[in-house]
Amino acid sequence: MSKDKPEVPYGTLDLLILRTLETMGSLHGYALARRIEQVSGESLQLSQGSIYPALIRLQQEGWIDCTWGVSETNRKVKFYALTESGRKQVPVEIANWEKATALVARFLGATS
Amino acid sequence: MSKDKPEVPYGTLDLLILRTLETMGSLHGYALARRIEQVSGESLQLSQGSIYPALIRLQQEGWIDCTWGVSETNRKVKFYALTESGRKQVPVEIANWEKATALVARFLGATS
DNA sequence: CTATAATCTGTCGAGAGACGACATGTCGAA
DNA sequence: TTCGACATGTCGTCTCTCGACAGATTATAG
Repeated sequence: MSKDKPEVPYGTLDLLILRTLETMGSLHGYALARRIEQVSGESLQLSQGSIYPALIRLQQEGWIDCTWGVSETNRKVKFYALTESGRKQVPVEIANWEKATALVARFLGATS
Repeated sequence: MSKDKPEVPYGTLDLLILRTLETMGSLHGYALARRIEQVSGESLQLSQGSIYPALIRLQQEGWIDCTWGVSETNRKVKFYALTESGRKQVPVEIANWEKATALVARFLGATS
């Protein structure tokens, strides 16, 4: 009655955010969401209810920080960017994800 | 203080079980868990707290059913096997998973 | 001037999947 | 008779994601 599959594969949102910030340098939450949707060709949809908690999470991990600024549309926004620690973490997170998916892929292929 | 990352990538357990039953034909829960661990080279560990709820879930979906039997070690066990519906579902689930991971992979590769 | 839409940041409760710990029991071997 | 492996299952907790809502601000259309 009330739960679809996640629009974003479970557990990958942090990775998507980190990778986007690595590429774009600095973005505010709303633009980050739009950017992820755009780059994925609208295949990955994400709600505010996901993006802001994720940003808080990443900030608590110390991988991103934010500063107040003004958006291109003249609104007061929080610009998020990778910290030193976060920049180091990106390849680690990518490696973890690839390792996990490769494991499953190998499993599915095995015994075939 | 009390939660590690899942040993099995989130959302893949159903798939691992279905695929294993497809290959093995029929197994009881305990053997299924051991089999998954073994085929993955002990990389995928899974506890009873995961396997049995998953089996109930799959049964409710109508993809597997079970019959009582006696194990090779002479215990009363429930042998699980794919239903017709479940047999059809395996390639669907695999396709869904591959689609999702390909999407993320493409995203990570984009803008590089 | 005022209404409305778009932008932007958050919070809340609910649902799903996985986990460790525990409860319960059986069987074979020491 | 005790112990360890086998086997099924439940419970409470955690994390991640979601939709819905709340609350602002700004530009634009009427």
